[in-house]
Amino acid sequence: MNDYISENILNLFHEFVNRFIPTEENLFDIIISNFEYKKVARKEILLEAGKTADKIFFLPEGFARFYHTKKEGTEVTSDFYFAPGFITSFTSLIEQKPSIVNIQAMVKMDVLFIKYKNLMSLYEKEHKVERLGRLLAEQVFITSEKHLLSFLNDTPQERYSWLMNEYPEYVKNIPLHFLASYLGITPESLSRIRNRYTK
Amino acid sequence: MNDYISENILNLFHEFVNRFIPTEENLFDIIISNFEYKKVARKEILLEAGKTADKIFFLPEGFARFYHTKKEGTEVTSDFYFAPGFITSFTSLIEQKPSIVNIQAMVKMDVLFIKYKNLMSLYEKEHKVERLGRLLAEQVFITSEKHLLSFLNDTPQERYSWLMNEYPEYVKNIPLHFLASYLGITPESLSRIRNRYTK
DNA sequence: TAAAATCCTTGACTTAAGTTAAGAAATTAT
DNA sequence: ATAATTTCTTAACTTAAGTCAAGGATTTTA
Repeated sequence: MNDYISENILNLFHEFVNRFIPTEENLFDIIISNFEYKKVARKEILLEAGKTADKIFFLPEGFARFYHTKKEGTEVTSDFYFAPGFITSFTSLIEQKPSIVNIQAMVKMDVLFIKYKNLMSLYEKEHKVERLGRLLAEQVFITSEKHLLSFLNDTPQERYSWLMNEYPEYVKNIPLHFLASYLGITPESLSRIRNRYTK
Repeated sequence: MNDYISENILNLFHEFVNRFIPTEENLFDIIISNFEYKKVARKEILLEAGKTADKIFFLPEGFARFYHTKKEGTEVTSDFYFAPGFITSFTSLIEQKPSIVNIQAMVKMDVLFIKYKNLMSLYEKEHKVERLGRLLAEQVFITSEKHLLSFLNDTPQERYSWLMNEYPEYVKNIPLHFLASYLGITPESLSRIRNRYTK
């Protein structure tokens, strides 16, 4: 399956993993041999709400959106993730319960992925991979906590400027109504806030 | 230092750790030998904002509050934690940067703690402890995400009923103005919501 | 057990966000 | 290139939370 992974993607993957754990060639080969490759279209769903996450994706490039639908039918964007990095619904994967969120590719991209079972046996066999898992879990926690604190500390206006400072790529690349729900407000409110802002 | 740890506390600790990793006596002895013991008064600060977290506490019993102060001076409670479990500012500990939050004991209690350095070398030496670290990081993420989603999905009223369902102990044991800021609203609003609710 | 501190409620008023609706602008797909 | 879709803005009105202020209830502490 590796035959189809381009040199470029391989490098991005290796580099990313190396940020967290120094990998001798040997270990890296073991890791990569557990990953598969997939081409993904813009707007394609990587994980569908209701299904239990059974893989972790590595995005070498591009970005993805996490969203779910409320009872009333409104769609809520809970997160964005810009490459490079690993994504899945960690809650669904860890608890092995149906996912609340959908994960959607925002652009056409190539992804690698590892199946849950294989990840678990890698964790079992390779202490270093377990460490990678710990470090990644710590990172997603920190990101989630930042998002949470923006609700506890700031008004919607302030959250919008926080977002512009903390994640300028979001504001540049992402439709306003997705950002609005990420900030917990309506698109109309965000539009007004942005207006107040520029005057 | 272990001489002073009561049998009861030791059992609670062992039981908790066992939930995550099966520990043969041997490994448990290694783990416990890295922990120290401390008596804590009600309202005592376990970690002070501005200082970098250098330990993880284990609470065998009791509960703690996480809070910080905004520029304007208002105090925000971002989290509560009920024993048994491990607490610290994970963000501060992981990044080794000054903590934003204070951690305060809500009742008189006994705690165990391990120093950051010792934890790191345990991670290094013991694959199983690294796993424990991964599993705990995953848990704190899941908790944080739930809290976050309550802001994205629900109105303050709904967050209050969510809180009553999800964490009834909070509502029973915690002053209303702490709960209010945990929900991202003023005490006055929470008081009114609660009133609407019972009529 | 009395004084002090903390905690909770209520009222009057202000403000900002939600709702509904319509249309303009921009992007995407054929 | 044009139609279709998606995205964004604006306006009028409603609603719920914030603010300020005061007083009562409860808990803590000396």
